[in-house]
Amino acid sequence: MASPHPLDRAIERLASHSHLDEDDRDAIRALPHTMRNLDTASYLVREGERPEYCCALVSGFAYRHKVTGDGARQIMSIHMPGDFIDLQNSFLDISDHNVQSLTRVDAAFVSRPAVREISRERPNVGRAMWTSTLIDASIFREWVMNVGRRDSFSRIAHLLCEFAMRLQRAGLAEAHAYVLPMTQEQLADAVGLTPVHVNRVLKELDRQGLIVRKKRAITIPDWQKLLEAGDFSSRYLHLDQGEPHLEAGAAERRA
Amino acid sequence: MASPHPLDRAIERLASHSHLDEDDRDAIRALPHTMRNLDTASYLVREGERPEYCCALVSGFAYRHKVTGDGARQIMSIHMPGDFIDLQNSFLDISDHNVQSLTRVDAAFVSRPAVREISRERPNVGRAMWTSTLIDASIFREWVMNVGRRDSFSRIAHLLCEFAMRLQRAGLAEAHAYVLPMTQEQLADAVGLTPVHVNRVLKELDRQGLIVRKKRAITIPDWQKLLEAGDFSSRYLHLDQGEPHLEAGAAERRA
DNA sequence: CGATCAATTGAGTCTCTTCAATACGCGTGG
DNA sequence: CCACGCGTATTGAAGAGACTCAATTGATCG
Repeated sequence: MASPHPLDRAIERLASHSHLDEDDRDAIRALPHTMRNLDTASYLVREGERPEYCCALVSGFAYRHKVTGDGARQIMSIHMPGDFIDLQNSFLDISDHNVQSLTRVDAAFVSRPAVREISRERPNVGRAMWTSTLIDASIFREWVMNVGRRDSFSRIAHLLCEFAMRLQRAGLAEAHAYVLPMTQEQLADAVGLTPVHVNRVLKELDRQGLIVRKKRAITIPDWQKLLEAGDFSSRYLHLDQGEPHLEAGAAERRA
Repeated sequence: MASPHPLDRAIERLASHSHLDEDDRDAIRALPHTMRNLDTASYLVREGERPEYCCALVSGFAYRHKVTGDGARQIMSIHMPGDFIDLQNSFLDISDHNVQSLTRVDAAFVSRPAVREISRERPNVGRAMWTSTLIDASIFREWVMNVGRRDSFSRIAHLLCEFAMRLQRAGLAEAHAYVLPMTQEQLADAVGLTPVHVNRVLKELDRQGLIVRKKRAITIPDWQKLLEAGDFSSRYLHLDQGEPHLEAGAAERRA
Protein backbone atom coordinates (compact mmCIF):
# COMPACT_ATOMS: atom_id res chain seq x y z
CA MET A 1 0.00 0.00 0.00
CA ALA A 2 1.72 3.12 -1.18
CA SER A 3 1.18 6.47 0.52
CA PRO A 4 -1.90 8.35 -0.64
CA HIS A 5 -1.56 9.92 -4.04
CA PRO A 6 -3.80 12.74 -5.29
CA LEU A 7 -4.93 10.65 -8.22
CA ASP A 8 -5.84 7.62 -6.12
CA ARG A 9 -9.48 8.49 -5.95
CA ALA A 10 -9.66 8.93 -9.71
CA ILE A 11 -7.84 5.66 -10.20
CA GLU A 12 -10.31 3.85 -7.98
CA ARG A 13 -13.13 5.33 -9.96
CA LEU A 14 -11.70 4.06 -13.21
CA ALA A 15 -10.99 0.70 -11.67
CA SER A 16 -14.57 0.42 -10.51
CA HIS A 17 -15.69 -0.13 -14.08
CA SER A 18 -12.58 -1.27 -15.95
CA HIS A 19 -9.83 -3.62 -14.98
CA LEU A 20 -6.55 -1.93 -14.05
CA ASP A 21 -3.57 -3.90 -12.81
CA GLU A 22 -0.94 -2.58 -10.47
CA ASP A 23 1.27 -1.43 -13.34
CA ASP A 24 -1.58 0.52 -14.88
CA ARG A 25 -2.24 2.25 -11.60
CA ASP A 26 1.40 3.08 -11.15
CA ALA A 27 1.53 4.45 -14.65
CA ILE A 28 -1.34 6.79 -13.86
CA ARG A 29 0.28 7.84 -10.62
CA ALA A 30 3.47 8.51 -12.55
CA LEU A 31 1.67 10.85 -14.93
CA PRO A 32 3.33 14.26 -14.73
CA HIS A 33 0.78 16.61 -13.23
CA THR A 34 0.49 19.88 -11.42
CA MET A 35 -1.82 20.33 -8.49
CA ARG A 36 -3.79 23.53 -8.28
CA ASN A 37 -6.10 24.93 -5.71
CA LEU A 38 -8.81 27.07 -7.22
CA ASP A 39 -11.36 29.47 -5.84
CA THR A 40 -15.06 29.04 -6.22
CA ALA A 41 -16.23 29.87 -9.75
CA SER A 42 -12.83 29.48 -11.39
CA TYR A 43 -12.82 28.22 -14.92
CA LEU A 44 -11.16 24.87 -15.49
CA VAL A 45 -12.05 24.88 -19.18
CA ARG A 46 -13.45 27.60 -21.38
CA GLU A 47 -15.63 27.14 -24.41
CA GLY A 48 -13.82 28.01 -27.59
CA GLU A 49 -10.39 27.52 -26.14
CA ARG A 50 -7.85 24.91 -27.00
CA PRO A 51 -7.32 22.99 -23.80
CA GLU A 52 -3.76 22.02 -22.97
CA TYR A 53 -4.63 19.94 -19.95
CA CYS A 54 -6.98 17.29 -18.77
CA CYS A 55 -7.77 17.44 -15.13
CA ALA A 56 -8.96 15.23 -12.36
CA LEU A 57 -10.88 16.58 -9.41
CA VAL A 58 -9.16 15.78 -6.13
CA SER A 59 -11.43 17.74 -3.82
CA GLY A 60 -14.40 20.00 -4.30
CA PHE A 61 -17.11 20.14 -6.93
CA ALA A 62 -17.35 21.47 -10.46
CA TYR A 63 -19.89 21.77 -13.23
CA ARG A 64 -20.00 21.80 -16.98
CA HIS A 65 -22.13 24.38 -18.71
CA LYS A 66 -22.91 26.33 -21.85
CA VAL A 67 -24.60 29.62 -22.44
CA THR A 68 -27.16 30.35 -25.15
CA GLY A 69 -27.06 33.35 -27.42
CA ASP A 70 -29.28 35.33 -25.11
CA GLY A 71 -27.38 34.49 -22.00
CA ALA A 72 -29.32 31.63 -20.52
CA ARG A 73 -27.08 29.08 -18.90
CA GLN A 74 -27.52 25.34 -18.99
CA ILE A 75 -25.55 23.11 -16.69
CA MET A 76 -24.96 19.70 -18.26
CA SER A 77 -23.21 17.85 -15.50
CA ILE A 78 -21.86 18.08 -12.02
CA HIS A 79 -18.56 16.62 -10.97
CA MET A 80 -17.14 15.43 -7.72
CA PRO A 81 -13.79 14.30 -6.33
CA GLY A 82 -12.41 11.40 -8.31
CA ASP A 83 -14.00 12.48 -11.58
CA PHE A 84 -11.81 13.01 -14.57
CA ILE A 85 -13.24 16.16 -15.99
CA ASP A 86 -11.65 16.48 -19.27
CA LEU A 87 -11.01 13.27 -20.96
CA GLN A 88 -13.55 14.74 -23.35
CA ASN A 89 -10.99 17.23 -24.35
CA SER A 90 -8.12 14.87 -24.67
CA PHE A 91 -9.05 14.18 -28.26
CA LEU A 92 -11.16 17.18 -29.18
CA ASP A 93 -9.27 20.27 -30.17
CA ILE A 94 -11.61 23.08 -29.25
CA SER A 95 -13.71 22.93 -26.13
CA ASP A 96 -17.42 23.15 -26.78
CA HIS A 97 -18.37 24.07 -23.23
CA ASN A 98 -17.16 25.54 -19.96
CA VAL A 99 -16.16 23.81 -16.79
CA GLN A 100 -16.25 25.87 -13.66
CA SER A 101 -15.69 25.12 -10.01
CA LEU A 102 -18.72 25.03 -7.78
CA THR A 103 -16.67 25.23 -4.60
CA ARG A 104 -13.01 25.63 -3.82
CA VAL A 105 -11.31 22.85 -5.65
CA ASP A 106 -8.09 20.91 -5.75
CA ALA A 107 -7.41 19.58 -9.19
CA ALA A 108 -4.59 17.66 -10.81
CA PHE A 109 -3.74 18.95 -14.26
CA VAL A 110 -2.20 16.49 -16.68
CA SER A 111 -1.02 17.56 -20.10
CA ARG A 112 -3.02 16.36 -23.07
CA PRO A 113 -0.07 14.66 -24.75
CA ALA A 114 0.60 12.69 -21.58
CA VAL A 115 -3.00 11.48 -21.48
CA ARG A 116 -2.92 10.55 -25.12
CA GLU A 117 0.29 8.69 -24.65
CA ILE A 118 -0.79 6.67 -21.64
CA SER A 119 -4.03 5.75 -23.35
CA ARG A 120 -2.08 4.44 -26.31
CA GLU A 121 0.70 2.72 -24.38
CA ARG A 122 -1.49 1.07 -21.80
CA PRO A 123 -4.60 -0.43 -23.36
CA ASN A 124 -6.23 -1.02 -19.99
CA VAL A 125 -5.90 2.62 -19.14
CA GLY A 126 -7.11 3.73 -22.53
CA ARG A 127 -10.08 1.49 -22.25
CA ALA A 128 -10.86 2.68 -18.73
CA MET A 129 -10.74 6.28 -19.85
CA TRP A 130 -12.89 5.61 -22.87
CA THR A 131 -15.39 3.78 -20.73
CA SER A 132 -15.44 6.69 -18.34
CA THR A 133 -16.36 9.08 -21.14
CA LEU A 134 -19.01 6.64 -22.32
CA ILE A 135 -20.60 6.70 -18.89
CA ASP A 136 -20.49 10.48 -18.95
CA ALA A 137 -22.28 10.36 -22.29
CA SER A 138 -24.91 8.09 -20.81
CA ILE A 139 -25.49 10.65 -18.09
CA PHE A 140 -25.90 13.37 -20.70
CA ARG A 141 -28.53 11.27 -22.40
CA GLU A 142 -30.41 10.88 -19.15
CA TRP A 143 -30.25 14.62 -18.67
CA VAL A 144 -31.70 15.22 -22.11
CA MET A 145 -34.64 13.11 -21.03
CA ASN A 146 -34.85 14.68 -17.61
CA VAL A 147 -35.01 18.17 -19.00
CA GLY A 148 -37.07 17.26 -22.06
CA ARG A 149 -39.73 15.00 -20.66
CA ARG A 150 -40.16 15.26 -16.93
CA ASP A 151 -42.12 17.88 -15.03
CA SER A 152 -40.41 20.14 -12.55
CA PHE A 153 -41.21 17.91 -9.61
CA SER A 154 -39.66 14.69 -10.86
CA ARG A 155 -36.96 16.60 -12.64
CA ILE A 156 -35.58 17.96 -9.42
CA ALA A 157 -36.19 14.74 -7.54
CA HIS A 158 -34.23 12.97 -10.25
CA LEU A 159 -31.27 15.24 -9.88
CA LEU A 160 -31.29 14.75 -6.13
CA CYS A 161 -31.29 10.99 -6.63
CA GLU A 162 -28.45 11.06 -9.10
CA PHE A 163 -26.32 13.19 -6.89
CA ALA A 164 -27.00 11.02 -3.88
CA MET A 165 -26.20 7.87 -5.79
CA ARG A 166 -22.98 9.17 -7.23
CA LEU A 167 -21.79 10.62 -3.93
CA GLN A 168 -22.41 7.34 -2.26
CA ARG A 169 -20.66 5.36 -4.96
CA ALA A 170 -17.68 7.68 -4.63
CA GLY A 171 -17.66 7.12 -0.88
CA LEU A 172 -18.23 10.81 -0.25
CA ALA A 173 -21.53 10.65 1.60
CA GLU A 174 -24.41 8.50 2.62
CA ALA A 175 -27.07 8.33 -0.05
CA HIS A 176 -29.72 9.49 2.37
CA ALA A 177 -27.91 12.55 3.69
CA TYR A 178 -25.63 14.94 1.91
CA VAL A 179 -24.92 18.57 1.20
CA LEU A 180 -25.87 19.80 -2.22
CA PRO A 181 -23.01 22.11 -3.14
CA MET A 182 -24.98 24.56 -5.20
CA THR A 183 -27.35 27.47 -5.07
CA GLN A 184 -30.93 27.21 -6.17
CA GLU A 185 -29.99 29.28 -9.16
CA GLN A 186 -27.41 26.71 -10.23
CA LEU A 187 -29.88 23.96 -9.55
CA ALA A 188 -32.30 25.78 -11.82
CA ASP A 189 -29.71 25.94 -14.56
CA ALA A 190 -29.12 22.24 -14.22
CA VAL A 191 -32.76 21.27 -14.61
CA GLY A 192 -33.82 23.94 -17.07
CA LEU A 193 -36.16 25.86 -14.76
CA THR A 194 -36.15 29.24 -13.06
CA PRO A 195 -34.71 29.68 -9.55
CA VAL A 196 -38.10 30.83 -8.31
CA HIS A 197 -39.77 27.68 -9.46
CA VAL A 198 -36.99 25.50 -8.10
CA ASN A 199 -37.56 27.10 -4.75
CA ARG A 200 -41.22 26.24 -4.83
CA VAL A 201 -40.59 22.68 -5.92
CA LEU A 202 -38.03 22.12 -3.19
CA LYS A 203 -40.54 23.40 -0.71
CA GLU A 204 -43.11 21.01 -2.07
CA LEU A 205 -40.71 18.06 -1.96
CA ASP A 206 -40.10 18.98 1.64
CA ARG A 207 -43.79 19.37 2.42
CA GLN A 208 -44.51 15.94 0.98
CA GLY A 209 -41.78 14.46 3.13
CA LEU A 210 -39.60 13.33 0.24
CA ILE A 211 -36.68 15.36 1.49
CA VAL A 212 -35.78 17.32 4.58
CA ARG A 213 -33.77 20.48 4.10
CA LYS A 214 -31.49 22.33 6.44
CA LYS A 215 -29.82 24.98 4.36
CA ARG A 216 -28.26 23.05 1.54
CA ALA A 217 -28.10 19.83 3.48
CA ILE A 218 -30.56 17.28 2.18
CA THR A 219 -31.85 14.28 4.08
CA ILE A 220 -33.89 11.64 2.38
CA PRO A 221 -36.25 9.95 4.81
CA ASP A 222 -37.59 7.43 2.32
CA TRP A 223 -35.24 6.64 -0.53
CA GLN A 224 -37.78 4.50 -2.30
CA LYS A 225 -40.31 7.29 -2.42
CA LEU A 226 -37.81 9.76 -3.82
CA LEU A 227 -36.75 7.27 -6.47
CA GLU A 228 -40.33 6.99 -7.57
CA ALA A 229 -40.92 10.71 -7.52
CA GLY A 230 -37.83 11.19 -9.64
CA ASP A 231 -38.60 8.32 -11.98
CA PHE A 232 -35.08 7.29 -11.16
CA SER A 233 -33.36 4.12 -12.21
CA SER A 234 -29.63 3.91 -11.76
CA ARG A 235 -29.08 1.91 -14.91
CA TYR A 236 -27.69 4.88 -16.80
CA LEU A 237 -24.91 5.27 -14.25
CA HIS A 238 -23.61 1.83 -15.24
CA LEU A 239 -22.63 0.97 -11.72
CA ASP A 240 -22.47 -2.73 -12.49
CA GLN A 241 -20.21 -2.05 -15.40
CA GLY A 242 -17.17 -4.28 -15.52
CA GLU A 243 -18.42 -7.08 -13.36
CA PRO A 244 -18.26 -9.61 -16.15
CA HIS A 245 -19.57 -12.60 -14.25
CA LEU A 246 -22.78 -10.94 -13.33
CA GLU A 247 -25.63 -12.24 -15.40
CA ALA A 248 -27.95 -9.71 -16.95
CA GLY A 249 -30.57 -10.64 -14.38
CA ALA A 250 -28.53 -9.43 -11.46
CA ALA A 251 -28.13 -6.06 -13.06
CA GLU A 252 -31.85 -5.92 -13.67
CA ARG A 253 -32.65 -6.54 -10.07
CA ARG A 254 -30.57 -3.69 -8.81
CA ALA A 255 -33.24 -1.26 -10.10
CA MET B 1 -9.11 2.22 -54.99
CA ALA B 2 -10.91 -0.90 -53.90
CA SER B 3 -14.48 -1.59 -54.95
CA PRO B 4 -17.08 0.07 -52.73
CA HIS B 5 -17.40 -1.52 -49.34
CA PRO B 6 -20.42 -1.08 -47.08
CA LEU B 7 -18.26 0.38 -44.34
CA ASP B 8 -16.57 2.92 -46.59
CA ARG B 9 -18.86 5.73 -45.61
CA ALA B 10 -18.29 5.04 -41.94
CA ILE B 11 -14.56 4.89 -42.53
CA GLU B 12 -14.59 8.26 -44.25
CA ARG B 13 -16.51 9.69 -41.35
CA LEU B 14 -13.93 8.47 -38.88
CA ALA B 15 -11.13 9.67 -41.10
CA SER B 16 -12.68 13.12 -41.28
CA HIS B 17 -11.68 13.73 -37.68
CA SER B 18 -8.91 11.26 -36.94
CA HIS B 19 -6.00 10.10 -39.01
CA LEU B 20 -6.39 6.62 -40.49
CA ASP B 21 -3.79 5.13 -42.79
CA GLU B 22 -4.50 2.63 -45.53
CA ASP B 23 -3.82 -0.31 -43.22
CA ASP B 24 -6.24 1.03 -40.66
CA ARG B 25 -8.93 1.34 -43.29
CA ASP B 26 -8.28 -2.14 -44.57
CA ALA B 27 -8.46 -3.47 -41.05
CA ILE B 28 -11.88 -1.91 -40.63
CA ARG B 29 -13.02 -3.29 -43.96
CA ALA B 30 -11.78 -6.69 -42.89
CA LEU B 31 -13.89 -6.59 -39.75
CA PRO B 32 -16.24 -9.56 -39.81
CA HIS B 33 -19.73 -8.20 -40.15
CA THR B 34 -23.21 -9.14 -41.23
CA MET B 35 -25.36 -6.83 -43.29
CA ARG B 36 -28.97 -6.57 -42.40
CA ASN B 37 -31.85 -4.76 -43.97
CA LEU B 38 -34.40 -3.65 -41.44
CA ASP B 39 -37.92 -2.30 -41.64
CA THR B 40 -38.95 1.04 -40.32
CA ALA B 41 -39.20 1.09 -36.55
CA SER B 42 -37.01 -1.97 -35.99
CA TYR B 43 -34.94 -1.99 -32.86
CA LEU B 44 -31.19 -1.99 -33.33
CA VAL B 45 -30.57 -1.84 -29.61
CA ARG B 46 -32.90 -2.25 -26.69
CA GLU B 47 -32.57 -0.64 -23.31
CA GLY B 48 -31.73 -3.16 -20.64
CA GLU B 49 -30.28 -5.67 -23.03
CA ARG B 50 -26.74 -6.81 -23.35
CA PRO B 51 -25.73 -5.86 -26.86
CA GLU B 52 -23.66 -8.38 -28.78
CA TYR B 53 -23.02 -6.16 -31.76
CA CYS B 54 -22.00 -2.67 -32.67
CA CYS B 55 -23.45 -1.44 -35.88
CA ALA B 56 -22.77 1.10 -38.55
CA LEU B 57 -25.54 2.65 -40.58
CA VAL B 58 -25.03 2.05 -44.27
CA SER B 59 -28.28 3.52 -45.52
CA GLY B 60 -31.35 4.99 -43.88
CA PHE B 61 -31.87 6.84 -40.62
CA ALA B 62 -32.16 5.83 -36.99
CA TYR B 63 -32.69 7.44 -33.62
CA ARG B 64 -31.73 6.90 -30.04
CA HIS B 65 -34.38 7.24 -27.37
CA LYS B 66 -35.53 6.49 -23.88
CA VAL B 67 -38.94 6.34 -22.29
CA THR B 68 -39.89 7.76 -18.90
CA GLY B 69 -41.85 5.90 -16.26
CA ASP B 70 -45.09 7.33 -17.50
CA GLY B 71 -44.46 6.57 -21.10
CA ALA B 72 -43.14 9.85 -22.48
CA ARG B 73 -40.46 9.35 -25.04
CA GLN B 74 -37.36 11.44 -25.47
CA ILE B 75 -35.23 11.15 -28.57
CA MET B 76 -31.61 11.95 -27.83
CA SER B 77 -30.03 11.76 -31.23
CA ILE B 78 -30.63 11.06 -34.87
CA HIS B 79 -28.28 9.04 -37.00
CA MET B 80 -27.55 8.91 -40.67
CA PRO B 81 -25.57 6.74 -43.09
CA GLY B 82 -21.94 6.55 -42.07
CA ASP B 83 -22.65 6.87 -38.38
CA PHE B 84 -21.39 4.22 -36.05
CA ILE B 85 -24.33 3.76 -33.79
CA ASP B 86 -23.06 1.69 -31.05
CA LEU B 87 -19.54 2.32 -30.18
CA GLN B 88 -21.22 3.45 -26.97
CA ASN B 89 -22.06 -0.09 -26.29
CA SER B 90 -18.74 -1.56 -27.18
CA PHE B 91 -17.55 -1.04 -23.64
CA LEU B 92 -20.77 -0.74 -21.69
CA ASP B 93 -22.41 -3.97 -20.74
CA ILE B 94 -26.07 -3.09 -20.49
CA SER B 95 -27.64 -0.67 -22.90
CA ASP B 96 -29.17 2.37 -21.23
CA HIS B 97 -31.32 3.36 -24.19
CA ASN B 98 -33.02 2.17 -27.35
CA VAL B 99 -31.97 2.64 -30.92
CA GLN B 100 -34.66 2.30 -33.50
CA SER B 101 -34.76 2.77 -37.25
CA LEU B 102 -36.54 5.84 -38.54
CA THR B 103 -36.74 4.49 -42.08
CA ARG B 104 -35.80 1.25 -43.75
CA VAL B 105 -32.19 0.75 -42.95
CA ASP B 106 -29.15 -1.18 -44.08
CA ALA B 107 -26.78 -1.73 -41.24
CA ALA B 108 -23.52 -3.58 -40.80
CA PHE B 109 -23.34 -5.49 -37.55
CA VAL B 110 -19.91 -6.11 -36.09
CA SER B 111 -19.43 -8.23 -32.99
CA ARG B 112 -18.40 -6.42 -29.84
CA PRO B 113 -15.27 -8.49 -29.33
CA ALA B 114 -14.12 -7.63 -32.85
CA VAL B 115 -14.57 -3.93 -32.18
CA ARG B 116 -12.76 -4.16 -28.91
CA GLU B 117 -9.95 -6.04 -30.53
CA ILE B 118 -9.43 -3.65 -33.41
CA SER B 119 -9.49 -0.69 -31.08
CA ARG B 120 -6.76 -2.28 -29.03
CA GLU B 121 -4.64 -3.60 -31.89
CA ARG B 122 -4.80 -0.49 -34.03
CA PRO B 123 -4.34 2.66 -31.95
CA ASN B 124 -5.42 4.92 -34.81
CA VAL B 125 -8.70 3.10 -35.10
CA GLY B 126 -9.24 3.06 -31.36
CA ARG B 127 -8.57 6.73 -31.20
CA ALA B 128 -10.89 7.47 -34.11
CA MET B 129 -13.67 5.51 -32.49
CA TRP B 130 -13.14 7.17 -29.15
CA THR B 131 -13.16 10.57 -30.80
CA SER B 132 -16.36 9.67 -32.57
CA THR B 133 -18.05 8.88 -29.26
CA LEU B 134 -16.69 12.13 -27.82
CA ILE B 135 -18.33 14.06 -30.62
CA ASP B 136 -21.56 12.21 -29.95
CA ALA B 137 -21.28 13.26 -26.34
CA SER B 138 -20.78 16.85 -27.40
CA ILE B 139 -23.98 16.63 -29.37
CA PHE B 140 -25.80 15.29 -26.32
CA ARG B 141 -24.59 18.27 -24.35
CA GLU B 142 -25.91 20.62 -26.98
CA TRP B 143 -29.24 18.84 -26.85
CA VAL B 144 -29.41 19.24 -23.10
CA MET B 145 -29.07 22.95 -23.66
CA ASN B 146 -31.48 22.98 -26.56
CA VAL B 147 -34.19 21.27 -24.62
CA GLY B 148 -33.39 22.95 -21.33
CA ARG B 149 -32.91 26.56 -22.29
CA ARG B 150 -34.33 27.46 -25.67
CA ASP B 151 -37.93 28.28 -26.49
CA SER B 152 -39.87 26.16 -28.92
CA PHE B 153 -39.07 28.37 -31.88
CA SER B 154 -35.29 28.31 -31.66
CA ARG B 155 -35.34 24.78 -30.37
CA ILE B 156 -36.85 23.49 -33.58
CA ALA B 157 -34.81 25.84 -35.75
CA HIS B 158 -31.73 24.50 -34.01
CA LEU B 159 -32.59 20.92 -34.77
CA LEU B 160 -33.21 21.79 -38.41
CA CYS B 161 -29.80 23.46 -38.59
CA GLU B 162 -28.01 20.54 -37.00
CA PHE B 163 -29.61 18.07 -39.31
CA ALA B 164 -28.82 20.18 -42.37
CA MET B 165 -25.22 20.62 -41.30
CA ARG B 166 -24.65 16.96 -40.60
CA LEU B 167 -26.33 15.80 -43.79
CA GLN B 168 -24.18 18.15 -45.78
CA ARG B 169 -21.00 17.10 -44.03
CA ALA B 170 -21.88 13.48 -44.76
CA GLY B 171 -22.42 14.36 -48.41
CA LEU B 172 -26.03 13.25 -48.22
CA ALA B 173 -27.77 16.50 -49.10
CA GLU B 174 -27.34 20.18 -49.64
CA ALA B 175 -27.55 22.12 -46.42
CA HIS B 176 -30.33 24.31 -47.79
CA ALA B 177 -32.60 21.51 -49.01
CA TYR B 178 -33.25 18.13 -47.56
CA VAL B 179 -35.92 15.73 -46.46
CA LEU B 180 -36.45 15.41 -42.75
CA PRO B 181 -37.03 11.69 -42.26
CA MET B 182 -39.42 11.93 -39.35
CA THR B 183 -42.94 12.64 -38.33
CA GLN B 184 -43.87 15.70 -36.35
CA GLU B 185 -44.49 13.42 -33.43
CA GLN B 186 -40.90 12.19 -33.56
CA LEU B 187 -39.70 15.72 -33.99
CA ALA B 188 -41.66 16.60 -30.88
CA ASP B 189 -39.99 13.81 -28.96
CA ALA B 190 -36.61 15.09 -30.07
CA VAL B 191 -37.17 18.63 -28.87
CA GLY B 192 -39.27 17.90 -25.81
CA LEU B 193 -42.53 19.41 -27.04
CA THR B 194 -45.93 18.11 -28.08
CA PRO B 195 -46.68 17.26 -31.70
CA VAL B 196 -49.41 19.89 -31.78
CA HIS B 197 -47.04 22.60 -30.74
CA VAL B 198 -44.36 21.43 -33.15
CA ASN B 199 -46.89 21.75 -35.92
CA ARG B 200 -47.62 25.32 -34.96
CA VAL B 201 -43.99 26.25 -34.72
CA LEU B 202 -43.20 24.74 -38.11
CA LYS B 203 -46.03 26.75 -39.55
CA GLU B 204 -44.62 29.86 -37.96
CA LEU B 205 -41.09 29.16 -39.22
CA ASP B 206 -42.62 28.80 -42.64
CA ARG B 207 -44.70 31.96 -42.32
CA GLN B 208 -41.61 33.94 -41.33
CA GLY B 209 -39.79 32.63 -44.37
CA LEU B 210 -37.13 30.76 -42.42
CA ILE B 211 -38.04 27.47 -44.05
CA VAL B 212 -40.23 26.31 -46.89
CA ARG B 213 -42.00 23.01 -46.46
CA LYS B 214 -43.32 20.57 -48.99
CA LYS B 215 -44.37 17.54 -47.02
CA ARG B 216 -41.27 16.60 -45.09
CA ALA B 217 -38.94 18.29 -47.52
CA ILE B 218 -37.37 21.39 -46.05
CA THR B 219 -35.82 24.21 -48.01
CA ILE B 220 -33.89 26.93 -46.29
CA PRO B 221 -34.05 30.20 -48.24
CA ASP B 222 -31.73 32.09 -45.93
CA TRP B 223 -29.30 29.94 -44.02
CA GLN B 224 -27.99 32.84 -42.00
CA LYS B 225 -31.43 33.73 -40.73
CA LEU B 226 -32.16 30.18 -39.68
CA LEU B 227 -28.85 29.96 -37.88
CA GLU B 228 -29.77 33.02 -35.89
CA ALA B 229 -33.26 31.82 -35.16
CA GLY B 230 -31.84 28.54 -33.93
CA ASP B 231 -29.01 30.16 -31.96
CA PHE B 232 -26.89 27.70 -33.87
CA SER B 233 -23.13 27.50 -33.89
CA SER B 234 -21.55 24.43 -35.37
CA ARG B 235 -18.74 24.33 -32.88
CA TYR B 236 -20.23 21.44 -30.98
CA LEU B 237 -20.12 19.27 -34.08
CA HIS B 238 -16.34 19.56 -34.07
CA LEU B 239 -16.13 19.69 -37.83
CA ASP B 240 -12.63 21.12 -37.80
CA GLN B 241 -11.50 18.35 -35.52
CA GLY B 242 -8.31 16.67 -36.61
CA GLU B 243 -6.93 19.41 -38.82
CA PRO B 244 -3.92 19.94 -36.63
CA HIS B 245 -2.32 22.73 -38.60
CA LEU B 246 -5.32 24.96 -38.33
CA GLU B 247 -4.75 27.67 -35.80
CA ALA B 248 -7.47 28.28 -33.27
CA GLY B 249 -8.43 31.43 -35.17
CA ALA B 250 -9.46 29.56 -38.26
CA ALA B 251 -11.79 27.40 -36.26
CA GLU B 252 -13.24 30.49 -34.64
CA ARG B 253 -14.03 32.07 -37.95
CA ARG B 254 -16.05 29.17 -39.20
CA ALA B 255 -18.84 30.19 -36.80
C1' DC C 1 -63.22 3.34 -51.32
C1' DG C 2 -62.81 2.71 -46.64
C1' DA C 3 -58.99 2.40 -43.29
C1' DT C 4 -55.22 4.29 -41.14
C1' DC C 5 -51.70 7.31 -39.91
C1' DA C 6 -49.94 12.06 -40.16
C1' DA C 7 -50.82 16.85 -40.24
C1' DT C 8 -53.62 20.73 -39.08
C1' DT C 9 -56.64 23.72 -36.49
C1' DG C 10 -59.43 25.63 -32.53
C1' DA C 11 -60.50 26.45 -27.71
C1' DG C 12 -59.64 26.20 -23.00
C1' DT C 13 -56.30 25.04 -19.29
C1' DC C 14 -52.23 24.70 -16.62
C1' DT C 15 -47.35 24.70 -15.59
C1' DC C 16 -43.89 27.46 -15.26
C1' DT C 17 -42.22 32.23 -15.93
C1' DT C 18 -41.75 37.09 -14.94
C1' DC C 19 -41.68 40.86 -12.08
C1' DA C 20 -41.18 42.56 -7.72
C1' DA C 21 -40.82 42.74 -2.96
C1' DT C 22 -39.17 40.84 1.33
C1' DA C 23 -36.53 37.99 4.52
C1' DC C 24 -32.52 35.64 5.82
C1' DG C 25 -27.55 34.65 6.70
C1' DC C 26 -23.02 35.85 6.94
C1' DG C 27 -18.87 38.41 6.64
C1' DT C 28 -16.86 43.09 7.08
C1' DG C 29 -15.88 47.38 8.97
C1' DG C 30 -16.85 50.78 12.28
C1' DC D 1 -20.87 44.02 19.19
C1' DC D 2 -23.84 46.00 15.99
C1' DA D 3 -24.85 48.02 11.37
C1' DC D 4 -24.43 47.56 6.81
C1' DG D 5 -24.14 45.21 2.45
C1' DC D 6 -24.55 41.56 -0.51
C1' DG D 7 -25.77 37.21 -2.18
C1' DT D 8 -29.27 33.68 -1.52
C1' DA D 9 -33.72 32.19 -0.43
C1' DT D 10 -38.60 32.93 -0.10
C1' DT D 11 -43.15 34.56 -1.24
C1' DG D 12 -47.06 36.75 -3.96
C1' DA D 13 -49.51 38.03 -8.08
C1' DA D 14 -50.10 38.25 -12.89
C1' DG D 15 -48.86 36.67 -17.56
C1' DA D 16 -47.26 33.62 -21.28
C1' DG D 17 -45.81 29.64 -23.58
C1' DA D 18 -46.87 25.19 -24.18
C1' DC D 19 -50.25 21.47 -23.19
C1' DT D 20 -54.66 18.91 -23.49
C1' DC D 21 -58.67 17.65 -25.63
C1' DA D 22 -61.11 17.17 -29.64
C1' DA D 23 -62.34 17.54 -34.22
C1' DT D 24 -61.06 17.90 -39.22
C1' DT D 25 -58.36 17.44 -43.18
C1' DG D 26 -55.05 15.19 -46.03
C1' DA D 27 -52.21 11.36 -47.86
C1' DT D 28 -51.25 6.68 -48.69
C1' DC D 29 -52.27 1.96 -49.30
C1' DG D 30 -54.44 -2.29 -49.89
